[in-house]
Amino acid sequence: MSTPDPAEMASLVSEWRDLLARHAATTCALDRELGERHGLGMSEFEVLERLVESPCEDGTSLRVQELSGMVHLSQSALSRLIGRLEKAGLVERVMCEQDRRGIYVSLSQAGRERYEAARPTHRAVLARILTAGQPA
Amino acid sequence: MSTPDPAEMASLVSEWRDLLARHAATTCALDRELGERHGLGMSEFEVLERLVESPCEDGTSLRVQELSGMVHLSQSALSRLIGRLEKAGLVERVMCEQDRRGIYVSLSQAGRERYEAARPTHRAVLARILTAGQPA
DNA sequence: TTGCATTGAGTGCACGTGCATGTAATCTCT
DNA sequence: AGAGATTACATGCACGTGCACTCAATGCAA
Repeated sequence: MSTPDPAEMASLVSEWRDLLARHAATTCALDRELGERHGLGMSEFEVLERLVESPCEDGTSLRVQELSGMVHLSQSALSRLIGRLEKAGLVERVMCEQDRRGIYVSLSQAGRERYEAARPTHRAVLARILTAGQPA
Repeated sequence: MSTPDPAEMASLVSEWRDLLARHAATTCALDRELGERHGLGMSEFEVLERLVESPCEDGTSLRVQELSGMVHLSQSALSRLIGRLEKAGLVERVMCEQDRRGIYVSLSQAGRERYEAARPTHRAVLARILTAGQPA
């Protein structure tokens, strides 16, 4: 049932190590370049991107809870991340009228511009790191 | 030269998001299960494993610098991780005679046993998470 | 309506991390 | 041999994270 086959297990382990290596390399490059060139962390960019991609193009706002399901962060980490974005003027927190416990995170104009500016850097890093070493 | 093809870029982005998701899921499960069942973090286990796999089977010791190239941690983080392992009695720091700046990290018997105990948990998580959703 | 469980989001705290720096040992060049 | 550069590892510090908890708002049952 479970996979006691040593060969399978070995390939699984090497797959995992490869995943770790790719993740570390990309995360490191992304954090560095986004950070020093646009003042954004990797997760900050991720959240801005999700907001831009938000279906309601007019408001570009999402519930904190929805964001929480998209980025791989605890709810508390996300709350503080939104706090940082808000302090930087990139998003706004607006109360949700239907459910006054909820908070809409709304992308500001500055937030959109910051995202557009950072996007090429983000894509360039992905292209540079992720395609490295898999020519086939 | 750089890849301005939108379709390629989109697939790269979705590859990256998939990588992020796999990493988060596996890391989270690994940290949780190794932590509560064996008192080890993911990186602690990683270091123990590298020591066990060390070529010199008699001593099973590696230079800090060698370890640094294997695990995806800053040198300072690794230094403190070794400190934690040492405090737990799983490894010992022994001075390197040839180069007295260097430190050998030597696996103790307790460290080996802890690794052997944790290994099945580690492998089980890998098998459970990494194979999820790619049946083909 | 009242009472209680549940949900959404923010917060105190401890901890692991990276960066910059410190210290000691080694190397190099004269 | 002596001076400065470099290397190996440790440490001070700030910061982002997760966990446990808190508070407010909502849903639900009696």
